[in-house]
Amino acid sequence: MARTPTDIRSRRREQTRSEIIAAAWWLAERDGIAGLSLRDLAVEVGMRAPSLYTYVENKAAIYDEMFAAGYHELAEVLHEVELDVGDPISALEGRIAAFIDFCQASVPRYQLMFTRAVPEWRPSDAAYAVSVKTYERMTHDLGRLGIDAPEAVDLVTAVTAGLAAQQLANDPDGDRWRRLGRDAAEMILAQTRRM
Amino acid sequence: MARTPTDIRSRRREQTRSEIIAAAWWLAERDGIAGLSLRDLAVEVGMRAPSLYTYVENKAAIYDEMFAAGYHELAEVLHEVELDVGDPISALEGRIAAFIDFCQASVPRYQLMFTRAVPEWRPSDAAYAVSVKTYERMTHDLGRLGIDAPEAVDLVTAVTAGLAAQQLANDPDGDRWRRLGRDAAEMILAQTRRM
DNA sequence: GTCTATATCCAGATAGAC
DNA sequence: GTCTATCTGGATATAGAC
Repeated sequence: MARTPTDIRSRRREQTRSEIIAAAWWLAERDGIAGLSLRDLAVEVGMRAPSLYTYVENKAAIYDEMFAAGYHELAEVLHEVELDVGDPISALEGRIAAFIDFCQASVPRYQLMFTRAVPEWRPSDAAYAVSVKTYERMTHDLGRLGIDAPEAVDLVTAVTAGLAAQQLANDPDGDRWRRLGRDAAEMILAQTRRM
Repeated sequence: MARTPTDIRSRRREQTRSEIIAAAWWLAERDGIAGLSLRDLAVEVGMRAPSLYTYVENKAAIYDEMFAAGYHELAEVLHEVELDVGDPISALEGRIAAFIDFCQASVPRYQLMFTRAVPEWRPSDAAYAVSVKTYERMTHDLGRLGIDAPEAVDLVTAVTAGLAAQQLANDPDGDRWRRLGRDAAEMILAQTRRM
């Protein structure tokens, strides 16, 4: 692992790139995900807008990176939740709660990942692939809880997405819908047995 | 009811205003709800942008009118669904299906009413009041189906919103989630009895 | 009522000097 | 690598002539 000058330079580049993405998250928090501006972003990291183009291809590439990072984080969060197959209700409840927590932790991240809040942007194929991978992990875990039928999985995603959406839209800092996670888990599993 | 010249003039004004709103829906369908442009809108009704200001206060007022109209339409749609108290499962299923149909019928309308797809706009108090009225009617109907507890109502809104969101995001022209409406109704009512 | 012209502001992206 | 200057294109809204 020789430290050639090229290595060092590319490490610096990577680090600056990370700073840019971090600043983008901060600005998205301040101005909304759709309000992200390259001018502001540049200033935030001590540059002018044109200099950003040394580090990122264009604005869409920034959104792509944020989107993929979001799904990596989600996969990690869900991975950390205990998955006790002997108590599927609690297991499902825990995952629903973790998902809602994840959404509440960053509204712009939620908007970027799950809504079409950025009018002219859609994830690239590469970024989209990351999201698919995360969904595959999720369905795998649901299978271990006895939720196998595609319809049952769709029901889980719908209920979870709905709880999160209502929570963020109507009670962003509270837990009015998050509290219903246990009921939701109970009823989904009961219905799964009937399907 | 005398037909004074003022009456006629204000009728014409109202009609032009309606034409503008209708054109706005059409353009929203074409360019997305957030992509609505006053220039294009004016051309669509045979004017230039400045002339619109004779009919509407500003762009936000157009969104307000569309938003309120959306909730009026939703109230109407739900009102037309049969509400057979003797068969609450079918009654709830019907309302869920009607809601999803309503959302699928116009994506921009859905985005305007239920998502924050228009970055710099929020409904005025007057427009918001219309939505509240519609929700009150909905909860009243749910009460007649035996869904009384606030938590149960929240569960219904979450599940319904979730089904619609997944349907529009992942299968906009199909019925992959709409199909689950009966299961959803069943499980909600079963859970309601347990709550 | 409708227009042209314009004010004001913003955006993403590129050319080319240093 | 970073900058200034600029291109290109958009937006909402207003002033004031007709």
